[in-house]
Amino acid sequence: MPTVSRVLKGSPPVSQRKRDRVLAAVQELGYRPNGAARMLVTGRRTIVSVITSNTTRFGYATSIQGIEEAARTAGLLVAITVIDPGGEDEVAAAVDLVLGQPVAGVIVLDFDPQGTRAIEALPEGLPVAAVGSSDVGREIPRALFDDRLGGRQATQYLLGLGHATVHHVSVPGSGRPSGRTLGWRSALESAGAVVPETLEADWTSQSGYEAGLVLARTPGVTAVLCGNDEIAFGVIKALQVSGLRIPQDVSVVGFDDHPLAALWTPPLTTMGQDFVELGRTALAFLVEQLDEGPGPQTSPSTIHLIERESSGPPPARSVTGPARGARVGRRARPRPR
Amino acid sequence: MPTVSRVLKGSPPVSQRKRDRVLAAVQELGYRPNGAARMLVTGRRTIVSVITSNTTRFGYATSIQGIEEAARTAGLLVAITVIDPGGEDEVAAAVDLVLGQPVAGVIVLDFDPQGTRAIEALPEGLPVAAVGSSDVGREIPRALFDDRLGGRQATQYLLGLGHATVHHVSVPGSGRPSGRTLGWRSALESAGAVVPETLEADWTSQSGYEAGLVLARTPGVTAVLCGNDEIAFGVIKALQVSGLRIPQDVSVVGFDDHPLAALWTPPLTTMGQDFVELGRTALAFLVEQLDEGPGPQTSPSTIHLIERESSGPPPARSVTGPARGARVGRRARPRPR
DNA sequence: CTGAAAGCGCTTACAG
DNA sequence: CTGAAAGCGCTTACAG
Repeated sequence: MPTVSRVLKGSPPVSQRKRDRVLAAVQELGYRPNGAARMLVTGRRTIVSVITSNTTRFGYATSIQGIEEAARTAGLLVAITVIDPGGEDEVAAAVDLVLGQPVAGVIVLDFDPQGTRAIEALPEGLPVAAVGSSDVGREIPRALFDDRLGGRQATQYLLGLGHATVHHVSVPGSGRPSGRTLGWRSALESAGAVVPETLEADWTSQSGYEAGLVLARTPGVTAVLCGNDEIAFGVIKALQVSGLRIPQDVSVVGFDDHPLAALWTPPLTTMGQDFVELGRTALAFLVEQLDEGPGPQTSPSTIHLIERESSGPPPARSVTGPARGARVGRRARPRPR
Repeated sequence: MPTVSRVLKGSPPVSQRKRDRVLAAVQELGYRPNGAARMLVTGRRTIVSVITSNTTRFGYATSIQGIEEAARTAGLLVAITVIDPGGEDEVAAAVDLVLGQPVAGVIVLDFDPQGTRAIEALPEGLPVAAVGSSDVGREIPRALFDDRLGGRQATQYLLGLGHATVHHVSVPGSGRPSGRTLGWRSALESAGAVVPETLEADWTSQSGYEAGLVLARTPGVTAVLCGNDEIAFGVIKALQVSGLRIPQDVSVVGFDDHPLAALWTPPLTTMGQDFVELGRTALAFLVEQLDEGPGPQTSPSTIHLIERESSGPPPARSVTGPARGARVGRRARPRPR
C-alpha cells in the first residue's frame, strides 16, 4: 500500500483520516519498513564503512569518534571493519566484507601500511576518503595533519631551548617515514645539528619504554621527540627508571595531546592535534563525493605546541642557571660534539 | 542469470566452461552483487549494531574491539551508533537510525544510564544482547564482569594490608550504584569498618583529579578504591600535588588494568578485567539468539587483583615496620575512629 | 547442468 | 487524494 509509504515519508497528499489510521496500525503492529528493500529501490545507501587496523589507540579511536559524530548528523550509519595485521589476505577479506554490504562509501584510516594497502585494494567507482596521509595510492580526498610542520616545530622548539640536537623515536608511518620524522630531520638539518639515528617504535607505550631504555644508555641524549604521546610515556618511564630526571637531564616531547598527557609525571609537553575534527572533515569529504562525484582534496588541520613540564633547557655543566631550580650535575653527561 | 549466482556462491552443479566464462566476466566488469538485493531475498542480515554512549573510553573501546573481532570471524559487519548525552530524544533517534538499516541484531554497551534506556527503547522481537549490567530492563543475555565480587576483593585486599577503612571514588553506574561500589560497601560492612561517604566521578581522569583534591583534605584517608583506572590516575596525581606520597601516605587501587597502569608513577595496583573477552562473549550470545531464538543468559567473566606499587600498608605512627623502606611519618594523619 | 519464472518488501510514477 | 502496476537486483525452487 503506497499510502503507508507516503505517510511514513511525510509526503503531503494524504487525508488526515487515512493518515491517522495508518499511524495507528503502524503503532499497533510495531511496523518498521525493511531497510534492505528500501535501499534496493531507492538506491540510497546510508552506511559508511570505516576501514582501520585498530579501534582503540588514541588517534584511531578519536578519529572514529569524529567520523561517527558527523555521520550521525548526516543520517548515516558507521560500520567498522578492522584489518588485522597479516598478509594481503586480511586486506582482501576486509574489502570483501565491506563490499558485500550496501555501503555508500568508505573512509580509510591511513595511519599505517594496512590502511594504505586497503585504499589500493578498493575498487574504482566506490567513493573513498582517507584520514591521514601516505605517499602511495590513488588520489582521494584526505583529511590530515601537517605532520611535517609539526615535527619541524617541535624540533625547533627543543633546539631553541638550547639542546645541541634532538633524538627521535618514531611511529611506523605508512610506507615511508612519517611526516613527523621528516619534519624532525629537516629541522635538524636546517639548524646544522647532527641527525641521530631514529629509533623505531610502534604506537604503544611498551615500545616507547623499550626505546627509552636504549636512549638511557646512549651518550649525549638531552632531548627526545616522540612520534606520539604513548611512546613518550614509555620513554619517560624508562628514562626515569634508569635514574634520569625529566626534564632536568632529558627533555621529552610527544605528539597528539593524549588525555593523560597533562596528568603524567612530569606533565608532558606535546604537539596538540584535533583528531575529532580530522574525522569530521573526512566524513564531509566523503559526503561531498557522494553528492557531486569525485573531487580530490586535502585539508591539513592545525597543530600547536602545548608546553608543559617535560621539557626545558639541557643540563648545564656549571652551576649557573639550571632550569626550574633542579639539582644539577647528577649524572650529567657531555653534550654531543 | 541464476548461473552467475551459483558460480559466485560456489554451488556445485555448474560446468567448468560456464564457470570460467562467468568468472572472466565478473573480473572484467568488476561486478559485485548488490548487498541490499541479496539481503532482501535471503532475509539474512549481516549487520550487528552496537549502541553505546562512547567509543573512546578504555572499557568501551576495548569491548567494541572484542565485538568486532568476533563479528568478523562470524562474517558479520559491526555498525556503531552513539547516543550522545541528552534527553530521551537522543535515545529514540539512535534507535530509529539503527532500525532503519537491515540489522540482524543489536549489542548495547550497558555501562551507563544511556545504555539502559536504549535497551528499553528497543522493540521486542529484535535480537539484543548487552555488555555490562544494569538492574533495570528486560531479560536479555548479558556479558558482564562480577563487579561486585571485584569490589569486595579489592576492598578486602586493602583492609588486609592494615587500613582501617577504604575510601571510594565511584564510576556512574547505570541507574543505581555500580556493582563495584556495592562490593566495596559490603566488604566494609562485613569487616565492621566505617563506610565513608562515596565520591562520585564520571569515567574521566579529570573527575578523578577533582575527587583526589577533596580526598587530600579529608582527614583519615589512607586507602582509596577507584571505580576505574582513569579515575585512579587522577586521584593519584591530585594526592601527589597535595604533597602526599603514594603508597606511603595513601594507597590507591583502580579497576580495569588500563594499558598505562603499569607505567604510572607509581605503577597502579588494579583489578584486571578482560574487556575484549567481554565483547566477544556478547557477540556470541547474539549469534546464538540469531540461530536459536531468545535465550537469556549471563556470563560473569573473571577478575583478578594485579598488585603493583600504588598500594601498601597504611602509614605507621611509630618507626616500626613501615612498608617498602618508606620514610615514615611525614604528614602522618590519625586513623579514623 | 542451465535458463525462465516468481517473489523478497519497498517506492515511484500512473491511472483513477 | 488513493489504489493497481511495475520494477529495484538478487536467489530459490522449477522445468527443461
